[in-house]
Amino acid sequence: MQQQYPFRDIEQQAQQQWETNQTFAASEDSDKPKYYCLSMFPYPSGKLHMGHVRNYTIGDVLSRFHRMRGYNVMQPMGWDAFGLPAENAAIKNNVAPADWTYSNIEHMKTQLKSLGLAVDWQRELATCKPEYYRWEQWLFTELFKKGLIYKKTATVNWDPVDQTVLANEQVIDGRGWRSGALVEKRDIPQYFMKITAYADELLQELDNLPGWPEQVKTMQRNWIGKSYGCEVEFPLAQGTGNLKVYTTRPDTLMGATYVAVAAEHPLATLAAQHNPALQAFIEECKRGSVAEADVATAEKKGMATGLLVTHPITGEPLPVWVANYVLMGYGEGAVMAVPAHDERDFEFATHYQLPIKAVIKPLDADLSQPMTAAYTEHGVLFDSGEFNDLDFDAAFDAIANSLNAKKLGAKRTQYRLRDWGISRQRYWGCPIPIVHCPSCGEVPVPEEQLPVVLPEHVKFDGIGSPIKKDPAFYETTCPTCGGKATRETDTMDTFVESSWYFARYASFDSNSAMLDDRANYWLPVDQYIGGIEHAILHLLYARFFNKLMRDIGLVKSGEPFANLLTQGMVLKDGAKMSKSKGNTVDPQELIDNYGADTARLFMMFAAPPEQSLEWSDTGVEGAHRFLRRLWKAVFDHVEHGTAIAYSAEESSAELSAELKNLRRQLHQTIEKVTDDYGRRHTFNTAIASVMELMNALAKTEANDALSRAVKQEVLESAVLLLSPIVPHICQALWSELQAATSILEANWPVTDTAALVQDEIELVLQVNGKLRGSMTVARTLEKPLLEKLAVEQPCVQKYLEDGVSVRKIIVVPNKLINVVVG
RNA sequence: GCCGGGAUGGCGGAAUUGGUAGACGCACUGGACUCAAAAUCCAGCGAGGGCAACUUCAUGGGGGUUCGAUUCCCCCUCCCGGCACCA
Repeated sequence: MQQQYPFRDIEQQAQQQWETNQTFAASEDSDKPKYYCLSMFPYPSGKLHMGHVRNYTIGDVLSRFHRMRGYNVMQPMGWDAFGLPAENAAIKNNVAPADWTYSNIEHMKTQLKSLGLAVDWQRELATCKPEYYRWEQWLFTELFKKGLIYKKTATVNWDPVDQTVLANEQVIDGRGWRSGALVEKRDIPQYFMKITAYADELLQELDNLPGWPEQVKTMQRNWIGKSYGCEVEFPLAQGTGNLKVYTTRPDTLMGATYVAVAAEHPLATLAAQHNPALQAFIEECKRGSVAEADVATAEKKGMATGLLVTHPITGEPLPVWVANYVLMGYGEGAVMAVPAHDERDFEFATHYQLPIKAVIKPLDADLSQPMTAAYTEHGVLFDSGEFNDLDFDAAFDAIANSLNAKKLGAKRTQYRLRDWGISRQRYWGCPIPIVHCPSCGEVPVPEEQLPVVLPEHVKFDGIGSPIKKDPAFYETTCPTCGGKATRETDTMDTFVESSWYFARYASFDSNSAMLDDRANYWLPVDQYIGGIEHAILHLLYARFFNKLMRDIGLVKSGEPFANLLTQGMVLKDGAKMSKSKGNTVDPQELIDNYGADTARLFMMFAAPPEQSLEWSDTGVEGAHRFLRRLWKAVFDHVEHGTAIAYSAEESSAELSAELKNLRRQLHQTIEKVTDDYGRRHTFNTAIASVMELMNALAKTEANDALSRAVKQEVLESAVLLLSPIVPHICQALWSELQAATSILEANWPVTDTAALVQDEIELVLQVNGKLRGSMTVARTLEKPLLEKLAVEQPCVQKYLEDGVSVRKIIVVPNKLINVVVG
């Protein structure tokens, strides 16, 4: 008899079997309903961390559960393989980014396999491989031709020492993170994707995603930031032309006392030409920190330009100021300032002694001057001429109409969302498939010349990108005219690769098209699982790409992910596990010492998936202990030979009360666990209820034939219920319980509803809402009898002495009786 | 500042639709087994009072609704996440 739990052997054996038999290979040829379960693919950083283990275990549990529930499941895996860390590692270790990446993939793949994931490894992809990114390049050229990708000059952070562009997070206190050099701003031409063309749809369709966490949808709504307002033009007093501003408060227009423009605004530049003091101020603003948190708290500063504009309705002259609180990147880079009704304008006007003119008042009060703070609520207009007494909505319309008539403004919807700049002046990324021809301009690389392959065997010294210095890469001929031309040497943002990989898994081996019909079979993803840190960018870009692919005719669905589960962080000592904090625990050690099943069980038991999970060494021990007990329970049972599991239909024997109770608990557990996996995703409570069942089983000592049949039923069910979480041990135990069959073919246990029925039930007794006792009664007892019986109980009678009488009796069926006395 | 989410024993957490607060696990304590230890098994385990039956208090703090509130409403404190001079 084997009483030890040999986790190493059984895990290796099971994994071997799954691999040999291609157990989890997904096929489109099935009459079962499909279930596409996807966990966010990893960046091949080197080795697995606990966050990966948690993420992929959740996905695996849901995949295996649905497989047993009769779904045709696909769970793929791949590698988000382009990106900056490969370049950093290349410099540090003197290896090519490609070699570093591929060896990391090899190692991490072994680690993932040792977790026992039910993954279809045939579909594995790595985004840095030409057979993947050629389709990204193809899509780029299609979108370029449609005008959904365009070129525009934009500012980047330039490290003059490393001769490289830095991402915002690589700029620390205005200096390059590695060189320490003062970072410069450089304006260079870059490619942008017109995500703003889809802003409205991306916003609207959030309402059709009931399977997404409200938090994520709110974050995306705020990010898109739709606002309703008006554009207003202020004619320049000198010369010709208008200064255009955007406002969400056109009702306050009559209270505008100046206009303010951003330091980068053309009007500021113009005014500074003959004004050295203003020029100096503008330079100061531009130098100021770009970190948004600093901007928000910075003191409001400004300087008059000396220019005047005229108010579009009153014709009054208003001064134009340059102000550091106006952002060039939002709206028009200019605002009409209404100090009386905007906090920022109020602060600014007070500081520079600009006039404050109130025009909005609360319905029931007047605003007394001088004001001590801006009144920013909606209200009724006064001192506004023809618009007096109008409320917000009426004034909005009336003023917009008035501006319209003068051709000096109109209603406009504004988004915070900006077009997505995808150019990266980096080496380890997907080359942008454009050829620059002196005579034909920007020419997209034709399909037959794709992919534009990124050279992998490069010397990488960290001073600029190797392909920018490699004539063999950038020297080419124009696809249109055949003349000498140069390739674009920028690569794409790595968010581009992760924006469509979910679709490619369906058509993983197609070399004639980006996607084929299989994508429409599998999409949308039924369950997507990943970290909350991707709530905005990745998930928004993926939704955007799905719509692009739909509009190009590649997919039919409008949204990529029907259901989204955002898993919490893995913490140790209350802080997120991270290398920088030095509080990481290596999953490999955990797997080596306790096995994958213990790792998976601990992860699923310690907290529900959306909450953060506190690491605990003793918790791991506890998980392992439970598996040993489970192992022993099965072997103790089969030691006396296996039994045929009890079946109510086939057995006519009358069960003892004890066995009836055990069976009732079993079938309650099946109900609960099924709901916990399928609807609630609370794997911790599912595990807890199976533990309770096992505790109850251990207390059942009888070992006659009938008892053994019921025990067999309990053990078989428990093994099935746990198998999505701890698949290896369950597979081994199943073959002990049923040598002739495989758990891989077994169906999910079915509740015997008859077993749930209780002849006698325990009712809780309360007096005035306080627990005073309980009584056991026949389930079928009528309410009047129940009430009578309840009042007769000694624990209730006790409170009826001294002339206290029953006022009311509340009966909650099958639960409790509350006797209200007084 | 604004928008979310949260606060339950020594710890992680449970209580799903307003109905027995603390399931399950960890830690701890006592016992059994052992020469001993580990492992395992059994028992106990929110706080106060009581020999006990039992009883009072208790889900961040204060109020409210209700026969009954961890759950709903109002106010406050603290923690976490996101956004943030967005006109």
